[in-house]
Amino acid sequence: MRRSRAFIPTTKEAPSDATLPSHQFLVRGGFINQQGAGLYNFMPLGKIVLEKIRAIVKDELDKAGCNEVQLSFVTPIGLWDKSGRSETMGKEMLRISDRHDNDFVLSPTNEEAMVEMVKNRVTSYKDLPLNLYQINTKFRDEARPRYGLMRGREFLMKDGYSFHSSTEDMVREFNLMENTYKKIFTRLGLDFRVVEADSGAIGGEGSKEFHVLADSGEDTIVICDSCDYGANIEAIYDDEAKIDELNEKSYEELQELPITEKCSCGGKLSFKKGIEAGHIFQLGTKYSEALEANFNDENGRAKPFEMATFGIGVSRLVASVIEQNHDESGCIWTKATAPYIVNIMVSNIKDEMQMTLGEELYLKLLGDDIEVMFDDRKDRFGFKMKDAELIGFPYTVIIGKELENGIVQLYDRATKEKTSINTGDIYNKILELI
RNA sequence: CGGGGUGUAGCUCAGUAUGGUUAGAGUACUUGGUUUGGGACCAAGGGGCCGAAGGUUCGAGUCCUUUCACCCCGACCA
Repeated sequence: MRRSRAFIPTTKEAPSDATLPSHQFLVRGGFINQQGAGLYNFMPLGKIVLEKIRAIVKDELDKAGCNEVQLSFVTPIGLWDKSGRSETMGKEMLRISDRHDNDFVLSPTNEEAMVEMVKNRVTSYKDLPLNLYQINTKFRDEARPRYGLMRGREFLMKDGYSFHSSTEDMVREFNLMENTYKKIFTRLGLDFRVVEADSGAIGGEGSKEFHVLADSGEDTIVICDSCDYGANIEAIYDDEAKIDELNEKSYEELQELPITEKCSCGGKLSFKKGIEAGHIFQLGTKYSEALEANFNDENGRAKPFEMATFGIGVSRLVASVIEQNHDESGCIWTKATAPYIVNIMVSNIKDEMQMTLGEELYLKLLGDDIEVMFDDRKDRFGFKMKDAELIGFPYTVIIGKELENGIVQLYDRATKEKTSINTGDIYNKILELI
């Protein structure tokens, strides 16, 4: 993409109400803009990042044998009456009426709809197990949306549901999904922990959360420094007051707190802040029983499906990447999430030599299907560098005043280091890095 | 849902207490010129029914009423 043709409205100043780095930089970098309370538009850069994360989630799930579907976003209220959630979820469900005065709900989650889809279509134990998922818009009418993409009302979430003929098989799938989620978070380049969770309102027994470690995280977790044990404090302490007290502490304050207990492996435990970006639950038969969704077992007896449910906050992950990877200048995207992996910056577009090389390199990389941005704008060096740092391209090739000596520079966004490279070697160097 | 706050140029904000020329600044934008390695400089210019509706007044960004939106603290929340 030529920067001169791209719609990337960057700004010097952040919205006054943005407190989180991800919120500030995603708005300043022209990734998103606010439409209303908890509602965001994704502009071109934001859309690219969102789609990249979605693609990685889909790829790993498909490899693990999950089936992608798409459920209608607008759902009849009757669906929610059957499970009782039209009462229990209360005002979080946004209700609307059509021209016939029929009531509908904008889906906040989809246990009911997915069970209805499977019910009476899968009728034998021979057709189990089955894992269905979708990556689709959700709407939860939060009392107080905040923190940009981190806690919006409308958001993109992957929600998956599995169906089994036995608890053992459901637990097997639960473990498979835990490993699949680990692959996804690792591919995204995130530092994360799988922690034991409180099972909350959705119900069920086993429950694990995937936390992206970040100082600004809303959740407090305990992790071990020598094994991979981790737990949300909500799952450890029964005492509400204790949980509230810990949650109110900042990251720095938490680091000061000693934990006297040792991990069962003997390792040292400490408090961290995390962003909940994934959650997996063992549901059991809660929804299949409520909705009378049964299959026939080996003896021809009707039994409710054993179920598990799996969620990943895709749009929340966009913000999480930045919460974990940023500095005072802006975003630092990981290789897997960067909207463009390399940015070619011509320092002075009036210099013919510089433009010729820039153009040549740009077209060559484009021909190789490499995600490349070509900053061909008529702006000065400093302006374009600040812009590149704010957006957070992992690498920027600076074609500037050193060109007369046959040298260009490779700028690494994460380290902010510039390396001089002969013009003849830059192409191969880029291929090597990405 | 309880408490508090804010709506003025694309963006960040002054101005409102005490009503009174043509409503301001910075930034962004347009044009011309200079400049070209860290968000340049000079000059000229465009852009606002001051959130909306109603009211008081000779006169309202400013006062009154209603309403909408957004934000903050709390409660709630995969």
